[in-house]
Amino acid sequence: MQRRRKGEASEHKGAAQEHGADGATTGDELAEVFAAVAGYFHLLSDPTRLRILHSICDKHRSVSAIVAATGSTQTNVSRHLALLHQAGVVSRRRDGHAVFYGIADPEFVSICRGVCIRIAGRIEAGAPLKRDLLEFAAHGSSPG
Amino acid sequence: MQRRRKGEASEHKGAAQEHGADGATTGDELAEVFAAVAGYFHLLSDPTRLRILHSICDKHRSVSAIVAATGSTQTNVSRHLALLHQAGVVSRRRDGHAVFYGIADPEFVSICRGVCIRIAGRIEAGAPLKRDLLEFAAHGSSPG
DNA sequence: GGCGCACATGCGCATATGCTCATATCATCA
DNA sequence: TGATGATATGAGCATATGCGCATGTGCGCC
Repeated sequence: MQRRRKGEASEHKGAAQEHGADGATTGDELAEVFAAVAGYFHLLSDPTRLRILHSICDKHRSVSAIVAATGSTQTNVSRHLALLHQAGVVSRRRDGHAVFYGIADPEFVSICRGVCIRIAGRIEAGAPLKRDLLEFAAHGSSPG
Repeated sequence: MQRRRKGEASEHKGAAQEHGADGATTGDELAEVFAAVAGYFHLLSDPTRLRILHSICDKHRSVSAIVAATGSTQTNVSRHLALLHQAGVVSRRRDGHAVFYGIADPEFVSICRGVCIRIAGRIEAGAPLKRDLLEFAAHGSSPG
């Protein structure tokens, strides 16, 4: 993660955590806000990351459990989890061999919930689909 | 827009408009939903687009007005507006020389509102910043 | 200490994406 | 019809990003 995720993680940390730049009171603050908001949404703009969040939104899971639940590779899952953790969205706790991740920022789940409900409302194609969406939307968050 | 925005616009259209795939009742529907949700968030994951939406969230504006309000280039603004329009987020109306854009999908504004409020709550650095955010969040939408 | 399991990370690849320059297109007017 | 104003689009560039292969790292057990 030394090469190219570092700068990105830094931005995303700003998106989802308290911003520490308390010397900036110029007109560029709005730019800063848009960057922060954009970074926030960016974390949610990837299907794999949404899957991952979906798999841990109601309970903490180990990486291998998330891998099984998402159908993605261990490598890819680990990457995304690192990004989400850097951004403060997920919590991380090692337990022996296993590392467990859970939701740290419940705002993420609630935002996803809102969007999924809306998209479900628009997708009339399949009742099973809507059911899955509502299930997704109905899950509570588990603070880490 | 023939070369490379077409495929992307297609996905984003799916994100923000009614999905017409009514033959798909397989287990891949969840993948479809995540893709749609991700596309939805993706539209909001760019600062320039957020600026643009900010500039039209309380009234329709011409492209040049948006260009002036956002400080971005006409080219870039036009591009982003095309994307947002393709996705059904903004409305478009030509009036003589000028083309006016406004919010077509108020869900976008309300989602932005929620996120900005949350981010504002976390940014303790500057009172002017928070004020701008609340102003942004407080704007009503103007359906196109 | 070696081994195995679970997870993280270096590196590379293919594609996506934001942006700009130049120019095309649309609408209006004399 | 040509000129002008406003906007859209072709093409190219630099950078970002998702992913996988290979391997490094952490932990527990014998």
